[in-house]
Amino acid sequence: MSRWKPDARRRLQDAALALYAERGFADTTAAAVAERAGLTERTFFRYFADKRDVLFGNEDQLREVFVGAVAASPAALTPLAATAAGLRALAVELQPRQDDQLRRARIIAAHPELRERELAKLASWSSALRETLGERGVGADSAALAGEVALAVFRVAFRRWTTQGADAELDELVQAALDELVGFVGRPPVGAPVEPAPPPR
Amino acid sequence: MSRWKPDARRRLQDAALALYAERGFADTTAAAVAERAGLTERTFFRYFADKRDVLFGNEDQLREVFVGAVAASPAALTPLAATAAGLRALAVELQPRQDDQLRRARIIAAHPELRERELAKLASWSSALRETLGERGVGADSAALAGEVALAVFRVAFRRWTTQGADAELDELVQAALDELVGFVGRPPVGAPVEPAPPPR
DNA sequence: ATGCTGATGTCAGCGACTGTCATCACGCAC
DNA sequence: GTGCGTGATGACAGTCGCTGACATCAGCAT
Repeated sequence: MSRWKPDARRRLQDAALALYAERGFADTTAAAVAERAGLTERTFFRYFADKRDVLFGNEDQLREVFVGAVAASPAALTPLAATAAGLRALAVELQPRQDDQLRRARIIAAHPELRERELAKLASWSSALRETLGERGVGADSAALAGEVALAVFRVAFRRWTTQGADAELDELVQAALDELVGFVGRPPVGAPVEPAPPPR
Repeated sequence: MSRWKPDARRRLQDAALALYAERGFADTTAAAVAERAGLTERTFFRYFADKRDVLFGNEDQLREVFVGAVAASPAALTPLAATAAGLRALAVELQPRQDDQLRRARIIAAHPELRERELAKLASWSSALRETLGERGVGADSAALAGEVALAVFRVAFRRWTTQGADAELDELVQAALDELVGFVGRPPVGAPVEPAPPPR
């Protein structure tokens, strides 16, 4: 029998998820989370850099899934196609944990500080993609743009996934958003008005 | 002669910019900023919600420039073209203040907490664009995508503007990023490998 | 046994932020 | 001009996020 109960980190994450959902993020003290996990506040901050971080524990792992899939995709793919492969891998990884993701998403959506942190997470993925594409030989400019656009697409798909009551797979939503992007951007020269004015709506 | 020196808000912003640049953000206390501005810490927090906010004071004004230009653009424009018009308006607004923007950008880039706040600012612009496009009759899906993509483009252009020693106008950089986006996205069907494999690099 | 290690607890302290009340020049009413 | 509200500010106390320093102590290696 070991001296401490195992899984301290996990216990803290569970406690935080529960308490943030019950009382809200701002009304939950770090000490309260630690207490529910059977630990002290000091230990909470040994595992997580701040109160928000406890909801973003798997960030690094997911980033690796993402850039790993990009790096592993055939070299013949265009930057956009390689990026798409990465996003699909991410979607496949996330799909089985939809319930957890939904709970997290609800809490995050309800609290500006957490939304901010979520944006930071995505930005770090964007940077990682930029680097990975760079190593593939994609020019710096394209890589930077790809990084930003990829996450723009992912944000849209993820929001639909967690928002709609419906049951589409994240996978499909990512592909749909990518297709929309192509349709959205691909046609007329930017800045030029469109003659027949494709009817808005 | 009035009881207090005027422009308290501006004085706080100037003091913060100076101190954050001198000592770094984390090593500057709110009390120190207030003191340099000839005020107390309590007054600092009456003007700004938090320590970071003091660097983001004109956020709302710029958002209005952006969405205002989108709303005012000809109804015949595609969503992307209307968005581009908004971004160019933003660029024109920012161009004359390049020096200030550069100082701000340097400080923000050096501090993760501030970068996070910057992302939140851009996200709020993105939401505003989504709403504005919605009012123009653009479908919800396209509007959401446009919001994200627009800011992806802007981020890229803005980063180049504040990073490079060179002297391109933000205006032009925005247009260049938009053109790149079209080139980047516009060609082959997403997900399909490219046969002749356009040589990377 | 002895000593090291690593996860945890304890304690003290700083700084961000807030609620509350006091102050007091200014302008307006009369 | 006297009195009165008003609004920007100061003063003060308190909570909470977060950190550094040191103590504790089961288990493991030697």
